[in-house]
Amino acid sequence: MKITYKGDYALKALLDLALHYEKGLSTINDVAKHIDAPVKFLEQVLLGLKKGGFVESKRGNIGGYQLAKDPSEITLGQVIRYIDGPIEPIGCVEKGYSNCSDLRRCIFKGIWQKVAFATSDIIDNITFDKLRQQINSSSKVLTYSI
Amino acid sequence: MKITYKGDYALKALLDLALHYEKGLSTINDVAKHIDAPVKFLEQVLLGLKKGGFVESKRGNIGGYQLAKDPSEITLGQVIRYIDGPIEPIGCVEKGYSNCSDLRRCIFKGIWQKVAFATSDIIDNITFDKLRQQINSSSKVLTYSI
DNA sequence: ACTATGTTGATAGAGATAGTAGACTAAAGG
DNA sequence: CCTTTAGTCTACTATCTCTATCAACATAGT
Repeated sequence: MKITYKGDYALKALLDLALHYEKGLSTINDVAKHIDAPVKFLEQVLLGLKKGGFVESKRGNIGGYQLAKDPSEITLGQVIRYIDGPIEPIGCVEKGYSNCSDLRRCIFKGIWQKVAFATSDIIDNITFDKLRQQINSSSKVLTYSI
Repeated sequence: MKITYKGDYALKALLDLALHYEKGLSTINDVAKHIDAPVKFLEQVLLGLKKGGFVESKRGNIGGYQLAKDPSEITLGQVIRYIDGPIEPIGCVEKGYSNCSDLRRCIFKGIWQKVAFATSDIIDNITFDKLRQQINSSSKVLTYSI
């Protein structure tokens, strides 16, 4: 798994929207400020997240973005896989990889699957609601940043 | 963590050398055949592995490569980190990453560290000797391929 | 010398990454 | 209507990484 800036921004943008979930729409500009991302780049990211069903938008004046589902229904794994692709460390675990002489017998394959499984076990069990709770329950002195 | 072809070839080449550990030197051409890698590319890979202290070489006629240490002393983690870099899924876990507004407080950092730790736990505990044993102890019908 | 082999440096094409730019569309308010 | 605000869409561009490939050279054995 490799998380790109795009994926990084996507996660941070979603967390920002999750923190404002009850307040309704947020503009790209506001999100960009909060997470310190280039506005025009974030546009594309949010467009992608919309296409993936993670957020919904409203155009025009008083427009903006908001989560399309409850924060408890979105996991990190879903987002990462959608934005940055499969979490496997190497393509041979999936289909269509031609570098293995024999996929069924490659001794490394099982190891990469194990790594992928361990990673999934972490990121598929963290929702944006959990992250929000973690932030809200932290002390006022040591606040979390996105 | 992302494993490139270079890393993939490196691991397979080392396993091939581990399987021939007692027999001494193997030529690049032989290794390339065994693991189905482009010879000229494998050259660079083996050169890198030599620089990293994983293999040693002998030039000239009857030359070749062999492991520089016992297979039990080389882990997958060592090789992957050396060839393909840090196993963290994103740079922010390491130093010098400037995308976080505040590294100490970023809520995602701990998650990536957890992923990195889980991955390390797997690849740092697999030596090439273990892989060799696994291959040798497998049945003749279902042999492993590199 | 000849041959087989490792060493080194350069180069190049393909693709991904991280943006940037500009024109367009939609909604709200006056 | 008209203006303002804000999302949508398409294209473009630099930079980097990956995956090789090539040529020239160095070394060791016969």
